[in-house]
Amino acid sequence: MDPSLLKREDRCRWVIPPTGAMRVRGVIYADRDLILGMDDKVRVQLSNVASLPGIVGDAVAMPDAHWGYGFPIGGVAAFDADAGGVICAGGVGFDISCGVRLLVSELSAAHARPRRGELAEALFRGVPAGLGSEGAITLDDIDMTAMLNGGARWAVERGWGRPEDLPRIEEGGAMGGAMPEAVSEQARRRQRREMGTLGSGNHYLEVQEVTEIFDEAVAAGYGLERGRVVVSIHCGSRGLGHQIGTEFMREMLLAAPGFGLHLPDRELACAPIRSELGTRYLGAMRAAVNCALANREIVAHLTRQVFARMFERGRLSLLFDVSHNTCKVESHVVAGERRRLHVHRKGATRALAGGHPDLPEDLRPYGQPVLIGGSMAVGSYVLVGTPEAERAAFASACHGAGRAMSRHEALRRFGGRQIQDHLASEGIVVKSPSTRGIAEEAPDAYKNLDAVVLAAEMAGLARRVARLSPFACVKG
DNA sequence: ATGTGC
Repeated sequence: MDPSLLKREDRCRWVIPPTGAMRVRGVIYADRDLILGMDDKVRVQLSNVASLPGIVGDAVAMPDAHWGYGFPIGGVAAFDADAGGVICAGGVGFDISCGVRLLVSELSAAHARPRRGELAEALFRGVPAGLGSEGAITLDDIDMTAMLNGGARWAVERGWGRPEDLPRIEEGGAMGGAMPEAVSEQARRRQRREMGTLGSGNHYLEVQEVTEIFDEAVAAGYGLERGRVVVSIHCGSRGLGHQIGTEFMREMLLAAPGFGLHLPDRELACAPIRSELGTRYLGAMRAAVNCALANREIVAHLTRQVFARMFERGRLSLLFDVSHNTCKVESHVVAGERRRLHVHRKGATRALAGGHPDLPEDLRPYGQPVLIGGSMAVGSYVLVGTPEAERAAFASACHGAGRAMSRHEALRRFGGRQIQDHLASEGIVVKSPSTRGIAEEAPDAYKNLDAVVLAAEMAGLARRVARLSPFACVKG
């Protein structure tokens, strides 16, 4: 992206002033190098988002932003239903409530790392991964509906999780307002055998070591210390979320003329929040959120079974579970006025500051853990939300490294086997059903995670707490 | 992301 097309307001704040149909500003949080490496489509897509009806505040892009379906991935936009605001299926994305959870063990990496081959093998056998993978659970219609309403709570009730996990999950494990009746037969059918599966693409399960601490007090509050083994799980709502996204994007596109909506891009198909279609999408989307929350709870359960078998002190406690693709009704102050807004986060993480009433009591003094996934070579970060993030981005931060090149380009440039061998020589065992998938997810196909996280910190969106380095990875 | 593809 050409920085001269933007107005630089601060070291990490670049503004697209409103022109043409734009109702609000676009703001990109990034340093100069990230702007230079960012696709110009992010600027165009953010301007399009800024022209949607009822948008409030700024249309925001995160330092890891790249172009996506309609909305940029790494985009945040808030809409006021009372001001004609819309809900946009492309603003949530296909993988509804894709997200990350972090489990903390009592093990030292010195103890577990030498067994990484065995560990990766056991996790690969224990957690189904890959395109079309199926789990051991089959849901009938009644159980499907209970899952779509109950999310991780349902999984816990069925014995595939722990009650103490629930407060550590956004929404307490289950998002209210789900409408299972708004989920099509087709979406249900696709999900019947997919609970407790990782999926493919950038989804993964990683065993990592806490290698760096940036904030001792917050890290201690989170139970993170150097040398400790942790597990990151990144997955979403599988076939069900994808099917819902596909169906509603089409329906919203067909319905747009009837709503009098002039779409800047057909991929931004949307519906007024206060319409039958908008209500139905939100209900189906919330059901898909619950599907993702249940899925991550079950994948964690399968992971716990492996750890319990392999280690005497294999207990895993949930630090937090965040969603990266969602739309939630939240209360935010805009221009001095508190308003209830529908906040779209697509490839972005909620990042609440310390003291926020929505945080569980034991995390409230510190702030929300913001879980940032990277590539299979560099691992992840744990950040904490800040008060500035509320003012800058509706309490949001970045979600990962962000792709630097397309999957197609990555396939052309890298070989999955070579990447696996190289990582093995660096002490990272990667298991995957798809060698091609490993090539598509090549570490060099991603932006520099350190640079992205540093830019987020400089922009005031979140503060670094700890860095996590992988040694065993199951890749979808 | 996805029973990769209307």
